[in-house]
Amino acid sequence: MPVKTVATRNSSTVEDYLERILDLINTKGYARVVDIANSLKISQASVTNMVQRLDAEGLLKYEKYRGLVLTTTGETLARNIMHRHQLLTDFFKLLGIDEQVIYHDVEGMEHHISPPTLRALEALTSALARQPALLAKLRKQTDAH
Amino acid sequence: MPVKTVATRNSSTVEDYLERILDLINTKGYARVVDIANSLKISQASVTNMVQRLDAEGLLKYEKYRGLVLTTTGETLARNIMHRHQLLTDFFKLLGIDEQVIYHDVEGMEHHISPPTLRALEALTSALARQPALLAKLRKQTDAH
DNA sequence: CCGTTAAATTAGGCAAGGCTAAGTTATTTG
DNA sequence: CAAATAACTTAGCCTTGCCTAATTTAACGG
Repeated sequence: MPVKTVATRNSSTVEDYLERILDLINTKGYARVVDIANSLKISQASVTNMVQRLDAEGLLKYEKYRGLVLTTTGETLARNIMHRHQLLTDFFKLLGIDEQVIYHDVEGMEHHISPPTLRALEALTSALARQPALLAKLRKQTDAH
Repeated sequence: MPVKTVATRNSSTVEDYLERILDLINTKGYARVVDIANSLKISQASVTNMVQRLDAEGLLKYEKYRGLVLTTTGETLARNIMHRHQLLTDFFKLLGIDEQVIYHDVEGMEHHISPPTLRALEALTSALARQPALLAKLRKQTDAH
């Protein structure tokens, strides 16, 4: 069983790293320091630092100059944040918001949404998907400047 | 006309301060350093620092040991963030989410929602308010754990 | 009007997370 | 396989925003 070595604070920053790492792994099969850096648009040095910290916190296993793999704990957290991201994205897409705007807003909001709120939005999204007439009216209203 | 002296970055922190300051002014007629500190649950020293910075950025006028007033720019920003806060709160209330949870989530999310998204949620909120049957179904679904 | 207390400010420090520059390790390629 | 390049790490620094402790100013009660 995984042992919680360090008090994990789950900062937004940590969530961002985990999310990108899991996404890279899903997409290309691995996540190198340079990939993470490019993806987050920060320096490689910053990534090295954080990756070492995430290792110390037990969220991933890291071997210097070699590579990393997420631990069970880390992967669970990563999946969790990706799920929040996806759900918010789906919801806003339904409302007809521009993709760029969605990406920006979701990137900020995803760290601040708790499970009950997430569940409510989940239910709302699937209910709305069954109400095309209502959605059409909404979009017309919103698009008008 | 107001002159933008300093590149205003509008960090979440700045928005939090402005929001609380405007709320205090609306509620008790003024916002002292000690009030702001209590309201944000941070030290008076931190507030003094930030208030001096907000003065330098032209968001409020501050006289040492005396008091402060929001500038037009500052008040506009404050009203803007309060509006986002209120709108998100109304929306989540409609979904039947617990007040405590709403407060927590909104406090985090309000800094990351752009005007188009805000408008869409505004439209959705008022449309949903006209759909009590749909809302009832949603709440039932969400409350079931 | 003076002493006490409350409010505000200053000084100095700390943690998170970013950066650049310089050095080290891995990998690629002629 | 050796040199060049790419990837990575380390060291040292910066900014934001918070803190405590000490000091200064304002306000209030006798």
